[in-house]
Amino acid sequence: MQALLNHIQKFVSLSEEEQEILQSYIVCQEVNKKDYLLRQGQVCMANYFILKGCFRLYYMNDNGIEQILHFGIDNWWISDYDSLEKETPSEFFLQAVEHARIAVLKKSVQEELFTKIPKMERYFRLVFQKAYTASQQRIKYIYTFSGEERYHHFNKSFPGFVQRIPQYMLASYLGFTPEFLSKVRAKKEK
Amino acid sequence: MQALLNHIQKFVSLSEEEQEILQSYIVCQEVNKKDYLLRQGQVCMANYFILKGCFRLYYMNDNGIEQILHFGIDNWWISDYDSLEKETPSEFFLQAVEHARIAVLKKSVQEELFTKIPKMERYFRLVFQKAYTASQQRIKYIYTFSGEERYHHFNKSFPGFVQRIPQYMLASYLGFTPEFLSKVRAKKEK
DNA sequence: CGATTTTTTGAATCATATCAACGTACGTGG
DNA sequence: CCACGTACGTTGATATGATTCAAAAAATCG
Repeated sequence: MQALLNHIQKFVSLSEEEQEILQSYIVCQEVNKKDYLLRQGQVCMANYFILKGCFRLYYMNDNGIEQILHFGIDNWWISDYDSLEKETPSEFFLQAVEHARIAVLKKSVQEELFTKIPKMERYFRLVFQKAYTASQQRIKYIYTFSGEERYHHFNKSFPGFVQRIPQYMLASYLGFTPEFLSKVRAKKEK
Repeated sequence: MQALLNHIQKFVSLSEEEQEILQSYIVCQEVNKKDYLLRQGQVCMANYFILKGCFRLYYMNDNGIEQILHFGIDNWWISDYDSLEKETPSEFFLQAVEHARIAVLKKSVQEELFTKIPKMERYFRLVFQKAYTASQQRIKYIYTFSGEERYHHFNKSFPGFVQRIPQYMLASYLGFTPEFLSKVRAKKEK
């Protein structure tokens, strides 16, 4: 919970009172490895802040293969914002890759929170702005670099993260096959 | 200008008075084909709403090739939000693909506008939320479909748009070479 | 420990890139 | 309004990065 307050205060400042109001709208929760916060076909009901742990957002492509759109780690919000906003069935799965702790902001109380603390609207504006630019950067990397280069770049950008997840998930996130990643790593050894 | 007010009112409602305040913060402007709103190395100074026309946001990759990250058309905001937020030099070019009319929200007055009309914070939260989900969808298409499929999908999604831009720009946006696009189109004829 | 999941390896194959040459269109100055 | 030059589009031959499939090896889990 403190991690969330710290994160918010990086963008806007909250009074003691506001912090307490905020806490009354947020529920913290443990999530076991492989548990789902959302499954394809369900309507997404909340926005999740990852206090600790790692999640993956993925979908099934037409060949029945799991395709990971992105990971969420400590101090990131994660959700299917399209399903959340429009209250339509999601195309995605949102699953814990490792045991995690999250703060849950339910859709049903979100508007009330914004009314009581309008600053939160600003906070989320900045969060989405950042998420959007990160997503654009990602497209840039996909178009600019080869698979091999993307792997090395990812390793440099998130040192140690590779050890937290199975290789086939990283391959999926980077947009190539597990076999290809295996060959890239074999090459590196030499 | 009216197009912008209409767009805003799709997300939040503004009183007559607020509309007038807003208009005092916005400058409308004509932009000629091939003119730049932003060049690589410059600090981005404003957020632009496209009233009419088409822009492209692109960068130079390491081989000196223009890589288009995305297009902006009527009723979209476009800018380099990373440069705008952090006031750092941009890596991107933002250029009019056809003659355009835009509404300019300068960075220097943006905060004052948000103070006077806090609803605008909410408006932009929703705009960025939408932009973020669109960007995620784009990554999904890139990973799921082949180049050929992406071309056909784009054509279906934005009928008529293909005619507005040179083919090499579309190829760049879709992430392959102009030669490849030419071959895909030749195949379709049969 | 055995059972399942994940990773590795190699060979064949496929989608797309690259390069070079040629054809077409288009806008700019005379 | 025509002619020219430059920008854009096409085509074919060859090259390459990445996939597919199958099978074996290694790691992980109950």
